Amino acid sequence: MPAHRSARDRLFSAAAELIGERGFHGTTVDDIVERAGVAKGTVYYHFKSKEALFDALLSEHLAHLAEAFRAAVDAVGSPAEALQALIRTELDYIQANRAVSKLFMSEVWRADRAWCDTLQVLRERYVSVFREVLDAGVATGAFRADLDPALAASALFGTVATAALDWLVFNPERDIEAVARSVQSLVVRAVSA
Amino acid sequence: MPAHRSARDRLFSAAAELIGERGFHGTTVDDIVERAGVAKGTVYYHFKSKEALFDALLSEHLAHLAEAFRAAVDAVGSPAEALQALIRTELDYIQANRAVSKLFMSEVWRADRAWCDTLQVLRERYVSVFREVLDAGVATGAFRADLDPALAASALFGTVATAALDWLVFNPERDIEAVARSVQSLVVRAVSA
Amino acid sequence: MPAHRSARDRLFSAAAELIGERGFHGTTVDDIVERAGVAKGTVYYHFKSKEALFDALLSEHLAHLAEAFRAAVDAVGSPAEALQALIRTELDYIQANRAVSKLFMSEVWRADRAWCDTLQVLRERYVSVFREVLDAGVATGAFRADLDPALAASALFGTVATAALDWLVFNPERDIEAVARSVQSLVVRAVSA
Amino acid sequence: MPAHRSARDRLFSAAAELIGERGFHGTTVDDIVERAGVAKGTVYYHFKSKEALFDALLSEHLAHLAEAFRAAVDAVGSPAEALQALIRTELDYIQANRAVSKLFMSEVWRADRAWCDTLQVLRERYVSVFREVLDAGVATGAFRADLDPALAASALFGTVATAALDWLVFNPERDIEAVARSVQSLVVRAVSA
DNA sequence: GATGAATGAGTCTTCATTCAT
DNA sequence: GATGAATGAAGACTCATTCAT
Repeated sequence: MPAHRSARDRLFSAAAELIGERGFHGTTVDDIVERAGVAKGTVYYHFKSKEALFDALLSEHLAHLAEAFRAAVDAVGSPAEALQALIRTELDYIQANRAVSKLFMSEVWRADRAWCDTLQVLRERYVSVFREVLDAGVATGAFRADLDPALAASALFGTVATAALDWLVFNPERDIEAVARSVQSLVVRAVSA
Repeated sequence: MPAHRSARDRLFSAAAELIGERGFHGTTVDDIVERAGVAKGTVYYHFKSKEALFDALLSEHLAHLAEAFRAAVDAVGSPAEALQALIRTELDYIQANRAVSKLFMSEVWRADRAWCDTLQVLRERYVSVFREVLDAGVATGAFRADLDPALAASALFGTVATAALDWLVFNPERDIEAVARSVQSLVVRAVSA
Repeated sequence: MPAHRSARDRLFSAAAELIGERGFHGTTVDDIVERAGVAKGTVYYHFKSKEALFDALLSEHLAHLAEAFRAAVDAVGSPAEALQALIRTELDYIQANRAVSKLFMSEVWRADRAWCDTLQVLRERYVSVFREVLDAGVATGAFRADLDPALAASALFGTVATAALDWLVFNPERDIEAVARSVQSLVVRAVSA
Repeated sequence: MPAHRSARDRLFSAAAELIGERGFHGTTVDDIVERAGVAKGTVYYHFKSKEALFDALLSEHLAHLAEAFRAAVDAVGSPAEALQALIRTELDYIQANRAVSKLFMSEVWRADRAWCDTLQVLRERYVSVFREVLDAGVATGAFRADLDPALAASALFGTVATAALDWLVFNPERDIEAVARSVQSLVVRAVSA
């Protein structure tokens, strides 16, 4: 972590690293400032609280995924291709940001956190990208007419996330290409007409 | 909670309720003993630590799911039917035990917990039931030959869990039958030849 | 402070001593537990917060003064004698509890404290004893008819408190008898017919 | 607060307002600079410390009262008239500056503050004006010979201050004329021959 | 079997102060 | 004259755990 970056950025990076390693409660403000190489008060100069720091972290990081999703979908033609691109994007993102991804999966079902709203907004955004692709596929006849797009969108998001985390935690030696192919074939078949 | 139940049982129930509402760190020993109506020392008379209590809770609860899975698979004939029975069983279980289920999903990717091993054993057990069914289906030709059974087993476990939690947290009014049908059609198609 | 007294009592005494020496903000929880010879957590076992401890202290201590006032007034005959007894009681009390008395005078005009209500109830109780005596004296003709009893009650309470604190802080060598006589002659003349 | 006033003046006013509302410890440097509309460092450009700012505030404000007292006493003839003028002056001052007045009453008995000396000098100055008037009255025979002027001076200062604060905090709707008359009649009778 | 008062290490948070610009 | 990002010592409070009864 280059010393010339602003204290706020250093705090952000340090928190992002630690959060995935140890979770929210397992990460102390002391841990964060030590890794960031700043003083403790600096956290509270830039953020209202430890929770606000994690909230900001979540917002920023996950906004990237939403953008990446959008870009992946917009770049391709057919619904099936869009779905495959979405899966590949999700895998790439989770591989590159496994810490935040684990955090996301750990927290998304909880209703008692300060960042609850941030999380739900984000979740909604991802799932709705899946949803759009599924709706489009149903409309063109590429996907089956009796599909339940709302349920399928969230279920398939879960399919990809679970496969990705499983891969990274238990079989990190596997090639991303192979994983992507397997997941794509599962998901595309699940929805195809 | 009848007062005549043993202190140990009352503690167990109280912990099970609270854990889903607030998570492990969000639940204090004081919370548990208050809801259980016993004194604080009693926790340490029956369990080595707060973590040991949660570990015992997890083991006990999730052992039920493993049994139910086994029973569901053994009761039916074809692989496709076995897969559908498995999904229905998972949905039933999560509906009946959403607190522990949320906990499971929140903790399963973490490597820093005391109950890490308990959790991995459990996860392994579920996924391997899925895996057996998939292997059997591939052997009989019911499922496609190019299936990646290890990855598919965990991915599809995730599909079901995600759909279930999503349903219970965001659309609790939906009928379990409808949810089951949607999930089953997704999963069965994903693997069928 | 005998070691055999309960932790709660020891905390009470220690807080009472320190509060007068250093005030609320000047007294830390560490100071209190050190003087009481108990562990830090013990404060929070017995009291909800540092403020709650001070609040309890104030209530208890000052309830004594109210009782003493009542007793002094009930014991004597004429309004003038009752007034003199009241003054003597107040002086005795302030001499014996100068710490809490200073605290009372420092806090009574503030509206932003947790114990605000406790304080106002107490203040009301003292002043009303003065008020009763004044009303009685006006009724018997011992005190002048154009007296403004509400204002006089609080003003004269202030007269006594100021004289007492001044005595204890700046002229502690003076004899209480002499101080009492001077204050009594001032107050009795102020109200007499 | 006009924006064109110097930063130092704006700081002074802001501190004066806040001090009465929240007390010394309850007022943070951040509060002050926010209300004053200046940057945090500016406080330390103009004052050595937060305490020095409050000390300066106290000195300046209370110097006004001393002057006003002096003027009131010098303007009139008889000791009784001087005493009445003094009381009226004190009431006027407290009404116009209740924040600083509360602060004064809250802090005057404390021995642990940085501005302790400032405060004692000020207190001494007020009380000595009262004292001079009382001494003069005794000398002319207007006030009783057995008066204890030192004690009476401080006690009666307290009488007026208590009555004033009581009025402003609990009965602000009362007319200053009526309050002044009541207090004056109390004090003058207390000392008259 | 069960209790609950007491513990103390560990955490988050506040805030007066500094200093390079 | 004035700024504001950064500091770090100090403080209140939490909570899993212990132990004498």
